[in-house]
Amino acid sequence: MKKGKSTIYDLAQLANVSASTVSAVLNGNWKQRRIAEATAQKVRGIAAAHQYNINRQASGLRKNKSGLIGMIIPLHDNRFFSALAQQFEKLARERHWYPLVVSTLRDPALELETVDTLISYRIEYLLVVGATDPDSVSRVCSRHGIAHVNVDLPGTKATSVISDNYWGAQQLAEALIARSTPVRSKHRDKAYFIGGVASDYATRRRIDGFTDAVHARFGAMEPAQVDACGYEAELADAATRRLYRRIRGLPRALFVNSTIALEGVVRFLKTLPAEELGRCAFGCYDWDPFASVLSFPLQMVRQNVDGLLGEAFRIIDSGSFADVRVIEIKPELLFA
Amino acid sequence: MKKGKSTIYDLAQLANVSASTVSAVLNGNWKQRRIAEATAQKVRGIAAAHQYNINRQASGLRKNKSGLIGMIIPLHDNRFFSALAQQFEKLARERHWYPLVVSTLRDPALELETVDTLISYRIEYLLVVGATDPDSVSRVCSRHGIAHVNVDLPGTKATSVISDNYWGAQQLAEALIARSTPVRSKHRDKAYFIGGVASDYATRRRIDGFTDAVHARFGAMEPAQVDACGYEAELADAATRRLYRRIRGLPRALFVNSTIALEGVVRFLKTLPAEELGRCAFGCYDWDPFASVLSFPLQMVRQNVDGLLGEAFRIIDSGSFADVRVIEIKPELLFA
DNA sequence: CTGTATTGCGCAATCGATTGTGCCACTGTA
DNA sequence: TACAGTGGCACAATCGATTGCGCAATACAG
Repeated sequence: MKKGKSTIYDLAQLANVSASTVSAVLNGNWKQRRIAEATAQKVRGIAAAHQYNINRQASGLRKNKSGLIGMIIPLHDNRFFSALAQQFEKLARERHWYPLVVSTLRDPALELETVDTLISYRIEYLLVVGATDPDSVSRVCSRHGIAHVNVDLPGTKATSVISDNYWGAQQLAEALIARSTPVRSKHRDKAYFIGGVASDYATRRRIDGFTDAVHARFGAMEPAQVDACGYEAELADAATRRLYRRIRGLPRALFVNSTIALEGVVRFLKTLPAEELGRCAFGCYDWDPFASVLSFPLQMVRQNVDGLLGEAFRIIDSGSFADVRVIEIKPELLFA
Repeated sequence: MKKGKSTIYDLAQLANVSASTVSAVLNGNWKQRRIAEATAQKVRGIAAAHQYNINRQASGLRKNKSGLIGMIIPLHDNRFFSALAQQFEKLARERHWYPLVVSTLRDPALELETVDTLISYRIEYLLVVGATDPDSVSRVCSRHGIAHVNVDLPGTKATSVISDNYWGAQQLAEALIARSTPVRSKHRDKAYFIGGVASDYATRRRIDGFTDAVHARFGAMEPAQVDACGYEAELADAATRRLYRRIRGLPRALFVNSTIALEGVVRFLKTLPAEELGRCAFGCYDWDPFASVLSFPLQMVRQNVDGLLGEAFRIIDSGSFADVRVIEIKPELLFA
């Protein structure tokens, strides 16, 4: 009862049957192998009594399957990615796959190394979330025949399921402008965009959506209305301060590219009188529960985590990896 | 070059050597096996050209090792746990172990099932974070000889590394009281505690710390000063509203048990005039970047993620699993 | 009572990497 | 020339589960 790891051979001896019988009983295909019900009972009993735990290394080796599905994400410590991880686990478990979630810290080298290791454990599928270099990951996966899907950031060598950043930004910008009130100052009577990195895909698309909404409403937009100052809070803080100085006050509407940037923006806004904040329409691409509880109204875009992963798993389920497409999932607008 | 998975046997054929030679070269112990440098070069070249990827199922089976270290957490989608996940990966990688992080949704059955599966993949160590039933997990692990450590919530069958909830709560309560200003009303001239579940270990310890701080300062505490209303934001919202009605205003100091509860509290506070908020000292056990940016000052306790995991890995590194202890790590007080 | 079916299960090969052991060919020494 | 001492590598067993195949025993038909 209390020996170290028991194997099917140990159980076989105890039950006076062969290892193949034990195997068949425990993995459920004993009927096809015409094992007697009584024998099965006996084996199951002994297995339970000894808390037999299958060795999936051995099983996987023989079956050439691991039961593992991997997902790489940039960070765990992030609302969006951790929500994806949570939902990923749910969907994987529903399919009786065992989920592996690993972060790669936005480091292209670590991305490749991680994927290589995942493959060495013989994962059967891979979700590539927010990868810096998704096409390199695709190359490695293809080389080893790993079916995979990009999520959040698109690649050209595998189907990608991404947020409709353009649409979301456009909607948010439109809503902001619609809710905002005209300001007498020429420079302040505009919508401004803050945060992100202009060369990044998602930021780019959001800027495009923002730009088109501004165009539609005001007919023109100046480059100065967009400050892709970077992702960090400090940078957004500084950028907001700069903007405030330059246009001598808050603008009519402010579009913040992410919650991290919002943190910095709010840090600066706290230094202003509440009355001044009331005259600007604030919006943030991405959602945070605490942001909804700030002292001024804020509109947010919430990415559709369930939609993104639902679509990704639909592709995996259907096995249609051949035609490389980009699927855009609309986010949700939230008014706080 | 472009065949399916290559094995050491394929490489052996190509290099005109035996599989054992290939194995020795690739896993680095070729010197001990006196393989010629030239042979090693050749093998490495061929392996690289074919992007050979070791099969860790086979390797692990033979070596009776997996290179895996597991960690179960209640949720991914949570600041504290996702921060733990991030740091866990870092520490695991530094040790050349491959980290597996899986959530168990605070479900005791899922905890056991998950651990069982992790063991079937032959993880070598396990960190049990915030488990509902750590001792049952310990029993399973011990049965299979898996070295493990409890984190965040203590158990009695394995060493536990937890936050010093008592100390943190006491410090926070003391700081709140010290910073608060006397109020004329008898009921309002007190510190109140909101959130959590009194039967849960962490909440219990925090209430104790809070209670002792209140005792030390005021000499007495009434049961009504503690409302362990539950974890959810709505419950905290309602509880705060109730308190406000009952004591006809905000108290001198308010101690909120978690950031989730804080969300609810703030939701209610938003309905009050800013001037009223200024007269109450707010504190929150747990930290959130956005909370530091609220419109009123808030003191927070930030759990020491690095400290917790550092200690947990110290135990793993030293292999001292025999003496079961509880190690408390002091959190950090933050003044926003 | 012989012959065909069916039931129930064991044998042995296999997955891919690792590792203890041993063999052959040299080199150097006496 | 003989023999010990290496250097360089191959052989084959092994890890634990799976699975194609086949054999013995019983059931049943004719």
